[in-house]
Amino acid sequence: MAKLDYSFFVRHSVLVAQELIGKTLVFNDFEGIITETEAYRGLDDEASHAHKGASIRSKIMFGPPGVSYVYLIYGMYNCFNIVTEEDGMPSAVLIRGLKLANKHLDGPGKICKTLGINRGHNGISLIESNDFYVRDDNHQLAFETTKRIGISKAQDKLWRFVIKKGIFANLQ
DNA sequence: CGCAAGATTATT
DNA sequence: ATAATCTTGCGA
Repeated sequence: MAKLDYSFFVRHSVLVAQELIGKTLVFNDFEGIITETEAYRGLDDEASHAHKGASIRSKIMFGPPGVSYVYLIYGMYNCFNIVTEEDGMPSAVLIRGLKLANKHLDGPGKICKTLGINRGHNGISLIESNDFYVRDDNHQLAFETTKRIGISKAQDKLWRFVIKKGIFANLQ
């Protein structure tokens, strides 16, 4: 099936976040359907790591789209994002939910822990890689729109997208 | 250089 | 509700 390329990730971060719902994430031997995402965008998004400008950690968000952004949060969990939009526009989509064949991973830390994604996987181009990428299997999944989780700022932005309950009811 | 807060999670 | 745990960014 179609592997997502530059033209997919270069678009508006919120649109990419919405369209990633139902796509298939491939990481080495793991494969799962993305069930939850959050968009982070621009210098004026107070909840984004890029809000205070480029830093050692956030500079990856300022780079070209389709690249992985992995960081450590709360000293013990990794979060996996995919950079979006043109080179120079700080933006990314956080992958928060993944449906594997046997279980549903709900939460960014759980995904990284289960798949084995860590900061060593920061800066990899999912467009170039053959064992770390996103594929379109033509799944159309209905999703809901909500506030982003775990942040205190920019509560007005409804940039979290989750599949509607019941779609994977047999496993939830 | 010290310190508080953070895109979380498992446990009480 | 709260502890676990460490990197980051801010103020002194």
